[in-house]
Amino acid sequence: MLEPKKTPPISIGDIDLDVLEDTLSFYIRTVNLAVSRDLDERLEGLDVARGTGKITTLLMVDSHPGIRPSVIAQLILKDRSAMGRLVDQMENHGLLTRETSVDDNRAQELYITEKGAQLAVQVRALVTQQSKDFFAFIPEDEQRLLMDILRRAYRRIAGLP
Amino acid sequence: MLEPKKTPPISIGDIDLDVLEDTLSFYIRTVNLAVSRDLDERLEGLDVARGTGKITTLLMVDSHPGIRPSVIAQLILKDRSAMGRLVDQMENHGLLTRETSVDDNRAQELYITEKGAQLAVQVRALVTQQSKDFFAFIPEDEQRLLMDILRRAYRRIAGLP
DNA sequence: TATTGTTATACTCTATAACTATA
DNA sequence: TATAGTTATAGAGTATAACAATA
Repeated sequence: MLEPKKTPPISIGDIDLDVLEDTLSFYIRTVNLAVSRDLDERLEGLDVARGTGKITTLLMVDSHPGIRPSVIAQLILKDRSAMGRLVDQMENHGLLTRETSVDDNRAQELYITEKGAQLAVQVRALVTQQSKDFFAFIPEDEQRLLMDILRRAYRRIAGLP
Repeated sequence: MLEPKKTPPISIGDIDLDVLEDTLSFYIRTVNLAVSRDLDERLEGLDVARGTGKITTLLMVDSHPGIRPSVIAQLILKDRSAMGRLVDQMENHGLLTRETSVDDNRAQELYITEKGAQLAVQVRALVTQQSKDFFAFIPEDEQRLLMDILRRAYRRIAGLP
């Protein structure tokens, strides 16, 4: 050693990500972490912050009156138990109401409240802007590409036509 | 109504995703949910299952002996507090050891154990295969495209050169 | 005064299984 | 017997703030 060590043994510039460098799921997971955090910041205080599914549930109930919990569950990739707790929570917050279906007494139909409808308007704008801002550093054409691929992936995973 | 209603008010085929249809962050978040769940299944029982950061920590400590917690924290987008608990956990599982740096007594250096090194070999193979399998339905050229874009996004978010 | 790491806490999500009611 | 939804619970991750030691 001719010189005293002044820097950490490994600095951030020297890092090689090992196999993760070429692992798509690694990038999906880390980018998700960052974009979800950013989204939560923007939604702070708004009843739909945190976790996945609240936003989708709100918008789906707003734009598809009478939609069933099990249908939303499929869209947000959750089971009925998780969906139930989500609906409880949103009902408690006065965002939606549930009614038993007259066609099938096992099933429920969800309807938006006035408060929920107002929040939906707000959330629609917020969510759109957040995604736009967060990914602004990616050129538009690449964003479109990314979205096209991920949309197909999502639809396949969720079992949509 | 000429016919009795036999189907739910809104069935999955009739769903329109509202603004989420064109929201990149929505797709990142949902695809993340699915890919993370699938990964957890494959890692079941393995000390690195659940949450983000364990896999990266294991591989980084294995391939960069003496790496510091704060450097890994930056890579996995966590704060020092979360990182500390991660290192505690992995130390308790006998996967790595920590030593105080001789250069800076505030800092630590992490080293892999034999058990950790063996797990790293296993995890490298598993993680690579999982990502490959999960995204197999996306054509290779699109996968490459996707990865190139997300890699740049990640490096920018993590502050890598 | 800034940095590295620790501790404590409160909150939330996650997964699972067992349950009721209806079809 | 299968389906829609409920309930209970154990385990884990997340975010925050306050803290000690060192540079």
